[in-house]
Amino acid sequence: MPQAALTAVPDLPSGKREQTKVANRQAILDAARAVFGELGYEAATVRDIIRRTGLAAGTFYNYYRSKEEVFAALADDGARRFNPILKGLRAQGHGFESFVRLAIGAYFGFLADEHRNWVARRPAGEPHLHVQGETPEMAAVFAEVRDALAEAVAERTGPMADPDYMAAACIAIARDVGDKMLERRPIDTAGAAAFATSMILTGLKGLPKAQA
Amino acid sequence: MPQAALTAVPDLPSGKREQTKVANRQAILDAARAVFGELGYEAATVRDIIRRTGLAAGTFYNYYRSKEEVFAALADDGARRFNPILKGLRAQGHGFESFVRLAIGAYFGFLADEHRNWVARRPAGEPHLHVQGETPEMAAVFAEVRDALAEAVAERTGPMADPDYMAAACIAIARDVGDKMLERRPIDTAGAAAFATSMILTGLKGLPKAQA
Amino acid sequence: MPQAALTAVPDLPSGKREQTKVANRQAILDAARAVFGELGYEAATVRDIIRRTGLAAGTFYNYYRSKEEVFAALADDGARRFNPILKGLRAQGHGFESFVRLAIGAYFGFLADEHRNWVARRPAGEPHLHVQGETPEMAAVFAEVRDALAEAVAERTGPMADPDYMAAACIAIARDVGDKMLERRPIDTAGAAAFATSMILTGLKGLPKAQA
Amino acid sequence: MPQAALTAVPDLPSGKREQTKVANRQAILDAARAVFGELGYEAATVRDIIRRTGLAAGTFYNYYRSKEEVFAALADDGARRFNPILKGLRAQGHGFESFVRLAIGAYFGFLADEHRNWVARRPAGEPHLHVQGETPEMAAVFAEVRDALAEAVAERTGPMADPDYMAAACIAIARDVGDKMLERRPIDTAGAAAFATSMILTGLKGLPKAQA
DNA sequence: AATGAATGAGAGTTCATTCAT
DNA sequence: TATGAATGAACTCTCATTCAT
Repeated sequence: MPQAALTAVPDLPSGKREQTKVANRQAILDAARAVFGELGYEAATVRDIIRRTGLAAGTFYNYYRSKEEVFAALADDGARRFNPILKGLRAQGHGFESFVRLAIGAYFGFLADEHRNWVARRPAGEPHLHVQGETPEMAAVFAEVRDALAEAVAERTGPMADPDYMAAACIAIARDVGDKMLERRPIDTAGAAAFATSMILTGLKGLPKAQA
Repeated sequence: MPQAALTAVPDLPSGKREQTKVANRQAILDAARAVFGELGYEAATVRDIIRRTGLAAGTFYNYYRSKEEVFAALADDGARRFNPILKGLRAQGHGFESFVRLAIGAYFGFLADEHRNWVARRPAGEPHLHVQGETPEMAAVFAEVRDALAEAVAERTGPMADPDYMAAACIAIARDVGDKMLERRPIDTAGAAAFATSMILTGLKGLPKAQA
Repeated sequence: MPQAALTAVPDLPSGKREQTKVANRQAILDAARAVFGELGYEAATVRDIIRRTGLAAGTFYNYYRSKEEVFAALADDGARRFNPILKGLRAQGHGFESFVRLAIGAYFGFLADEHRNWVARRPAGEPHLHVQGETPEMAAVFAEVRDALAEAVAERTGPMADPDYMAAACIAIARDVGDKMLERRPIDTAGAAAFATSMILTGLKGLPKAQA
Repeated sequence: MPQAALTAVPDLPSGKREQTKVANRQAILDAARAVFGELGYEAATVRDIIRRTGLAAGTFYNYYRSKEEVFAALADDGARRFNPILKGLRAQGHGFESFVRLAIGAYFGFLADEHRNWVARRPAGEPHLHVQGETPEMAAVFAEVRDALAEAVAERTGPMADPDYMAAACIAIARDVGDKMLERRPIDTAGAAAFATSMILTGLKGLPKAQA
């Protein structure tokens, strides 16, 4: 899968001042990604983030109003980069199975890639908190998956159980198997993807057709 | 299922002082459960917890050394109450399917029960972090499920794919479908359990037989 | 010098209850001596002291009203054990020089002795606070020395300068040379005593005769 | 002696911010001097210090990392202002006696001057702990005195006893006689200096010549 | 827009002391 | 009298945020 497509490429405004603004905004986002990855959301401080950018403390607040907002922006950023892929896959219209297979592959690739920048050094001894996507755009990923499932239902290419539950289950499998995958060396995206895809597709097929 | 069996019943020492100690320890645990539920682990403070008990600030530290420790105790508490149930179900030996069905039922019942104390008022606008059980006893739940799956594999009553992935997937489904279940009114444990059970059992059956 | 004479031997009351009381009081005092020696007055806590006695926290307050009071009692104890020696030396009436010589010898011996129990492990990195005798009984030691000097003045066996200054200077020399002595290995009480005695006696002799 | 020379005059940076920084740093130092003087090192809290400056609590930590550090800075400050004087006196090369005489005079003047800011109101009933200069720069004062004595020994203008003991004794006399001096009204620096100088010079002369 | 020192609320924690047992 | 858990004031220190420059 083309990794380039996963990279956010904001439109570059022409004015020099604007370039700096965009660059700073991106620098803060990148620093936040790294810092959240290293320290976790809780332990991370705005100072940690801003220190990494070389900017001054106050400058942070020219771009984001709070730690919370930069976190949301980060989640947005991830989702914004991943959602088009999902949409593209659906648009290809090769059917539901193909969609799941490709989506899982894309996600696990995305995960393994992010992982190299992110989950480096996690302070042991603290309860590990899994950042779950209850941010606006993460919810959008969820919605996208749910819509794909609903559509499949409508087209009779898929089962007819509760789409919310189905989406939740699919995402859950992808996420947690993905996590397990990242714990192993070497990271075997193909094997994990095969497992998750099979589990999802077969699991969905077996669902009762009437749940509404 | 008898909900009473899920309730921790510590032996009550006879002395009045000892009674108070046990009561206080439990009160802190209960308050912590409520506060973590309302604010999330990270936003919760030791003061929030102790304030809810009516005890003095310093008293917290007579029982737990830190927020982290009370969190671990809480996870232990939950897992300690749930793990015997899992073990009991396995011991009944009615086969893997039966085990999964009953376990899911037990878990969702447990969840709906806990929920009444827990997930009340969540301040919107903060990123919600899902507290994932990487605490010792939560890991024990995971291990128990994995062992059940491994055993099933050995007995050829189950599939032969990677037990870690299988356990992860089963737990993921149970957890996230459980979460969705809690978001709806009325809370329909039976429906959610049916969905999750089917998804898990069918999903597992479809897994490739060669992974060992 | 007879070390036994330096040991406080409180009169033992006959009743058993009283014996326990006296024993506890002494135990607390001993523990306090050790703890102040190890941690310094500031860092030492009442809990540190009471823990070392095996008694309960509340029991401390049956004997002393505060950390401060036990400190004062400790200083009293030291001074009470040392003061009779000073008095005895004066009473022997062998003259001022002899008094100084013997007193310094007694003090340095006392110091070297105490040192073995006391000044063990001092947490480096903290400013070292020299506990100076502004406690009632430490002031009594000062007074005793000053009186000895004043008497010597009256008897024309000594100089006639300001007795307060003279006492301050004598005590200062004894204390600080004593401290330096304790920093060396092996601890050479004889050498240090010879130095301090000479410095004091010669120094006093050179003082102007008229200061009042 | 020109008291002005004892006053620290840091270079004033031109920017307004820098001026404020320097002023704040000095204000904290001054407040710390006063608070340590009033309450003693151990009883003093960072809050006491910062409250006196009118600055916010957190601001303290922009300048010093702890109470300990501000204490060290204070000791440094005092020693840094006094050490050049000692060095200057030695450089004048008027011999050992002259050095002692002038040094004592300088010290007692310094003391009386500092005293006006320092030792105001001491809450009675607490054990008074004399802050002894085991900070780096206070050790430098000690070293300076010891070197002066050692040099005097080398030049045969002084006695040949143990220089460490000699330095300890000289400093002890100066310090404690100085303390006594401050307790009297009016403060008689000349009288105290005469006493201490005599005591030191005569005392040293009488020391045994063979100790090296 | 960028800076970075100042702010001050509030976190975790300690500990001398009290008091019911 | 001994106990030891409860108390709560006070402490050190952090850090998101503000604001004068």
